[in-house]
Amino acid sequence: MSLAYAILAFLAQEPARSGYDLAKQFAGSVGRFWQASHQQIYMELAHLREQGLVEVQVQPRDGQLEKKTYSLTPLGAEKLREWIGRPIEPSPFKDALMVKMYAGHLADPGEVLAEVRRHRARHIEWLSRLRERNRDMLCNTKLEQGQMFRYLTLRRGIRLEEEWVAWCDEVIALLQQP
Amino acid sequence: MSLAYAILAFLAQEPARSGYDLAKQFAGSVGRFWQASHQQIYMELAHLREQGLVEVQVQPRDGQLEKKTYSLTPLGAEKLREWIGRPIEPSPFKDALMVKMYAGHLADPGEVLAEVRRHRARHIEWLSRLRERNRDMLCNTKLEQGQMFRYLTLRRGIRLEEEWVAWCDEVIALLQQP
DNA sequence: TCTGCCATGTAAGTTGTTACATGATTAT
DNA sequence: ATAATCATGTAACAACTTACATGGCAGA
Repeated sequence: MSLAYAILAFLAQEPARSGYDLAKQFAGSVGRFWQASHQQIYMELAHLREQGLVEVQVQPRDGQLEKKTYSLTPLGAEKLREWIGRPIEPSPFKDALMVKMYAGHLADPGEVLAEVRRHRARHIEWLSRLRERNRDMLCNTKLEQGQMFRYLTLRRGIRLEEEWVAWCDEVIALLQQP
Repeated sequence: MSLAYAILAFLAQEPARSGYDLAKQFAGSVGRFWQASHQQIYMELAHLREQGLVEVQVQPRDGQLEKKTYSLTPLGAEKLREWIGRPIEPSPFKDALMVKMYAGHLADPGEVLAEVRRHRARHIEWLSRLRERNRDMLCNTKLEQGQMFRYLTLRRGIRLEEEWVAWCDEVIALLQQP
């Protein structure tokens, strides 16, 4: 259900995007908040089209497969606006590392510590990339209209990664002393 | 796949639990890190039993439906230990509020602000409950063996909710000034 | 008597993952 | 040559949700 709205949200921000473009966005920075494989995206685009929420422009390219770019229809924009206004509960999430932690005493302490260190490194990596984007966004222009909202999602990404690193540090500190 | 391990992790901590007990745990505090409906749990327990990872003790109760309690088998414990030691990537997650934020400029500003305030209230609520459990855990006993690891998952829950509240505050501050 | 909790499941439908399938263009 | 990127899909399978189904016991 929500994948549909995620696609509509992307198309609202930047129209005339192909399934391939969307798949890249879902795999990139935005992918920290919503993921979808290209297979899912192509299916969903076909479905959205049937419902009249997006329209497609087929661009033939000589020799190659034709490229299809999608844009919001007025109906699609309306449905999206309606969804944004509708209250929802905070999204549940699943974290396998926490399940592992819950039964961490069963495993080798060194292995658990190593796994937490690995995760910490990964989050540090993501954090530095997000901070870069944060700098870019603040330097280039004054935040207007739509940019402001995308800036706020970026802020959340940064906070989340900072939180992860802080937790990993706490775990490492506690597990290292016997 | 991971639901299986989540169930094994619960049974490792406290054996002889019924599907109903597990469903309650998944719906309760632990549910912030992993969710499963009772339907899913009953199915998965049957599957785990076929594989010989859990064993069941059927307790007849006069008049009522019999109660089935499940415990880990040695094979189940081994599989769980092996899974915990196997490195994984940080779990992806999906956050519908972030998708809404991304296209927030399309909606009524008042509605967006109200939604963020609602979410903030929810997270404050969860946070206070988690902090209570934190106090209980620290006061009652010195943390030993398995408790330590469950304490660390609780710490993560608290940090996450704090992060949520801080982000909501930032959003509210930024959206209130024109 | 009615609500809520205890207790267990089946079945249909939706969503998401993995595997399979193809083929041109561009950079190393 | 070989790999990576562009570009689009189908099909089988696994995971998850929603609806349906049943029935006792305890307390208001």
